[in-house]
Amino acid sequence: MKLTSKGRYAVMALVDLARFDSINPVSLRDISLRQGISLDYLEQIFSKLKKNQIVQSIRGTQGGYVLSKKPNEIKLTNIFHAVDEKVKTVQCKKESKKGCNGKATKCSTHNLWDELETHINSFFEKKSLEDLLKNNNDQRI
Amino acid sequence: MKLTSKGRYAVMALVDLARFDSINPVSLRDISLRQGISLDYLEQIFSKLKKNQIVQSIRGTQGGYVLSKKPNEIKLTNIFHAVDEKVKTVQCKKESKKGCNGKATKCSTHNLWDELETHINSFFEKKSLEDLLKNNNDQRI
DNA sequence: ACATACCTGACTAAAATGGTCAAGTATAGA
DNA sequence: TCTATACTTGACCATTTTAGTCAGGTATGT
Ligand code: FES
Ligand code: FES
Repeated sequence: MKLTSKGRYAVMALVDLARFDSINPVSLRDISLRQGISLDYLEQIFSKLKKNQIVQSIRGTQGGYVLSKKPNEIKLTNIFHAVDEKVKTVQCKKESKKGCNGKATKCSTHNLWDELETHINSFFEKKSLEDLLKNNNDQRI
Repeated sequence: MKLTSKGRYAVMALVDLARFDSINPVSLRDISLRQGISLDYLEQIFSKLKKNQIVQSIRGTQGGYVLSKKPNEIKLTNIFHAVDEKVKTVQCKKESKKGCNGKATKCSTHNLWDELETHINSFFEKKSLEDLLKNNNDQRI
């Protein structure tokens, strides 16, 4: 099980944004340089963040992005959902009655994976951007 | 983040094994049929489980595999470790002082992912094969 | 007008995944 | 002893996912 770069980058970029957007909108170019993330890739990510009302864009010179909400209102769940970084532990379709093997009942491990998914998601629901800012106050770049 | 089939299959197969091995060694062919997992793939998985002393093999006709330990002594951690289903959340090398971006310090999200990894692993350390058997006593196939 | 920076969609190299295939070896039972 | 069963090993491969790149746009402050 591993976390993909898309999810990691989204959070990294938003932490960066949260730290600097109180002064001016933050351009992706700046984030790209500070965080070492490809500019083109960031654009894809921010397009999704914008669609999900996590950031707002300001076009033109001196433009950039700003958070749409306060850092304590942005949970990791929201971010991950926005960029399609989903936690998937079961093989089967959850809604279906069928098991992952195509049989009529759920397999012997289905409940376990379902518990695991809940366990992981609870972590993402607890953590907000604000929590991350606290941890990094002293680590200004 | 998703769980791979290798990890899922390993657990499914071991639950099957735990349920039936008290009578006779269980052949991979049987597990393959009951669980709907490719026989060739199961062989790869069991080779690793054997190397890690989770199962024992008995060759020849009527042969098969048997658990090496009691179900309550086999944690998910052990199984996952055996088949290289590892939880990886950070991008960087943990031992290194360097960050994922190649910079001198760890990135602003490093601690978060590290916490997440601990959170997930704690789930695997808690759960044993025995826990799974309990849940499925009534679901004999 | 022009530089900046957002916006969009198509494309792609590389890695991981989830297997298959081939050729064995060991052993129980007829 | 022969043979069927079932473990053992290693190479190979198609597909999917990932992590981007590339090539064009469009909007706007100065
Ligand atoms: S994972 Fe849902 S039935 Fe197997
Ligand atoms: S994940 Fe470890 S430094 Fe970024």
